[in-house]
Amino acid sequence: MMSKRVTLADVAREAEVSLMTVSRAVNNKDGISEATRQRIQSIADRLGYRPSLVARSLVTDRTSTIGLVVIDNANPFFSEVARGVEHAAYDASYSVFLCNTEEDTQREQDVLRSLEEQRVAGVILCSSRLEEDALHDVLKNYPAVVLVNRILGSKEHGTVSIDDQYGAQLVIEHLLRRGHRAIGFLAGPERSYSGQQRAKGYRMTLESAGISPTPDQIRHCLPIVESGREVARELLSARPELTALFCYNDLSAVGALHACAQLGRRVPDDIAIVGFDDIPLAALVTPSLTTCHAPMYEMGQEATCLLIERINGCLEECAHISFQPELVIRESAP
Amino acid sequence: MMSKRVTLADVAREAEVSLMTVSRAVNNKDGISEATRQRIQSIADRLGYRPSLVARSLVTDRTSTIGLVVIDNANPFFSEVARGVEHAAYDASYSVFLCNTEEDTQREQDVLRSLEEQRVAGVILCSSRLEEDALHDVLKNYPAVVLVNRILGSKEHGTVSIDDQYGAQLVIEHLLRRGHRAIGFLAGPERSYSGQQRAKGYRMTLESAGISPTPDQIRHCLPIVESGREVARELLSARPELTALFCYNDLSAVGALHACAQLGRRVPDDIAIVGFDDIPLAALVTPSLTTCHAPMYEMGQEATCLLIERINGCLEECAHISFQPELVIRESAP
DNA sequence: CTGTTAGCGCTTTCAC
DNA sequence: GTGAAAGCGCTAACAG
Repeated sequence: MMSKRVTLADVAREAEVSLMTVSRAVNNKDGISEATRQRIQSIADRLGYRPSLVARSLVTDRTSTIGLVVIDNANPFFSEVARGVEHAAYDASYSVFLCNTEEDTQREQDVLRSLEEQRVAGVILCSSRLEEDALHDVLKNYPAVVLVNRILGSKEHGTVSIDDQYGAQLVIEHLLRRGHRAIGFLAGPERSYSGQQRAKGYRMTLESAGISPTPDQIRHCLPIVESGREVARELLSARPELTALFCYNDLSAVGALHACAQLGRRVPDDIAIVGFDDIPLAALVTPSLTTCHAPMYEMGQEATCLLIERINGCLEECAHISFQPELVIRESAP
Repeated sequence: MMSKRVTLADVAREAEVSLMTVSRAVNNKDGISEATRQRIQSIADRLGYRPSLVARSLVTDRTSTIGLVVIDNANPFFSEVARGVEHAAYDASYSVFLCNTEEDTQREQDVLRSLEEQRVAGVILCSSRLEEDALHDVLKNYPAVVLVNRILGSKEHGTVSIDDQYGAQLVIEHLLRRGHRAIGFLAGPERSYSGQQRAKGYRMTLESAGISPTPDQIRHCLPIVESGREVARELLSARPELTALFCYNDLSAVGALHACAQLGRRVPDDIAIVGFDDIPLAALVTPSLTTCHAPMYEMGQEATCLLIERINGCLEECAHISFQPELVIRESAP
């Protein structure tokens, strides 16, 4: 199926020049006459020469690869971030390794280690579930790091996030304005930084309105439909007086929608449901979801640009990008 | 942020043995006493040694990376395939490069070329939009290839697909059974192999029922909601007598659902809508979508296993896997 | 069981 | 402008 690979030496032999001349020609370096460059280039093309990035990387000590670590690429939030990352990386001639952690901290450490062995030029780590110490440990060997949806005490890494606390505030203020007082919260995974921040925004906004949410109206859930359905059902059964439910993300909110249907509670008449992220699905379900828009694609793009700047040694400027969420009011909480 | 990388030589110096002994120790090769292995391993750990896969690849002429090329990772079909690929690759200790082609053949060739330069051990190419010649050309330099959703005349590459023609047959037979005679078809992208196969199934099944679909009740569309909406609106405006619409995939079917709403046509009472793939969204929209289930995750897994077998030189057995689609009847075409 | 030698394909450095 | 030499970090092959 495949014959032996063509190397610089093969091209050099064919062109009857030295290896170095071929290297200069194909890399468009100067110190070579335009005539020979063209001649060599055409021979290289004819032979089907493709530079070996692995050989090049070994000598330059620098790859053109980056690692993208997400919880789950099938989650629309991450697949959209990934699309932004891939696009920006393509534009900058980087290739992207995609890794899923599946909410498993062991696996997160594993993929980070294997990326290190691949000698990626940098890594974009989304929604890390590692504790600060463990995280610091695995990241310290990386030349460049951008964290998405996670902010660390030490500001040594680039970060891209949405203002989760403000997003939660927007949601709760909206619900308060509509007269809701008993507002439950599906808080997302326990180890989720965004979840913690949104919880903070939820609590603070309610408290400024003189309302103290009780612990049992806040429940953790996984960021998927099934978990949202299950946890929402439990919560709404235990606390039937709740008139609104703020959900960690749109997927869990869709699950909550189902739970309401099962419990015979009409949305939005009996209970209002709000999600987070504004994935395409949010506009497509019935009733359509009120949610907080996160610019997922741009976040992926920005994370990549930031990472590449850091790879190139620009460690200072705009290393911490925060996007402002925007409330999108739809049918589930008009 | 990062000090100089620890190499085999560093560990060798520290352990006062030769480089080879360290190599044997960390790679669990034999020809070394258990005592020294342990001693060396602990020194390697203490120093934070991580083997350089780029150096290893250069000498072994074999990387532990594979390329995954899809049209659009944000499309739930591909993101689910990708999840299956990533999982199987992780289990086999391979890393995955993710590339989007965005329906652009130039870009498809570009990413395939860059993957070649990365010296991937193999590539999984999903839904290629290249012509057979061009495709053959870019793939001939690869040590191992698995094609998803595309079958070539020459059987030299591994393939994983769903039986598109049979899927279309299932859909059309279902619609015929429900009394539909005037059935439109959103055929997907012109260059889509699956689209062509589904068109074949659509035509043949109608013809066996004595119905000849006219060309204008078949229209190409992109596999996304917006395009489905637009093309369905045109089609249903031009051919208002259609009582059913078979759509290339679930996303375009959701678009068709919107078009019907805009045109004041009730689904399924005035018109039946059927999709393809059975992405999670299909069950979540209202009305829920009747569709053909494709085992996306398993397809990704199988493609990866097949690829790895081929990388390891097993070119024969089960090189062509075909999954049978299953009709999932929901509200949009009961 | 352990070490030495050679070399993977390329770029960097320096010489012509 | 062009070329020769050295070496990136590692492993295969062979020697002890």
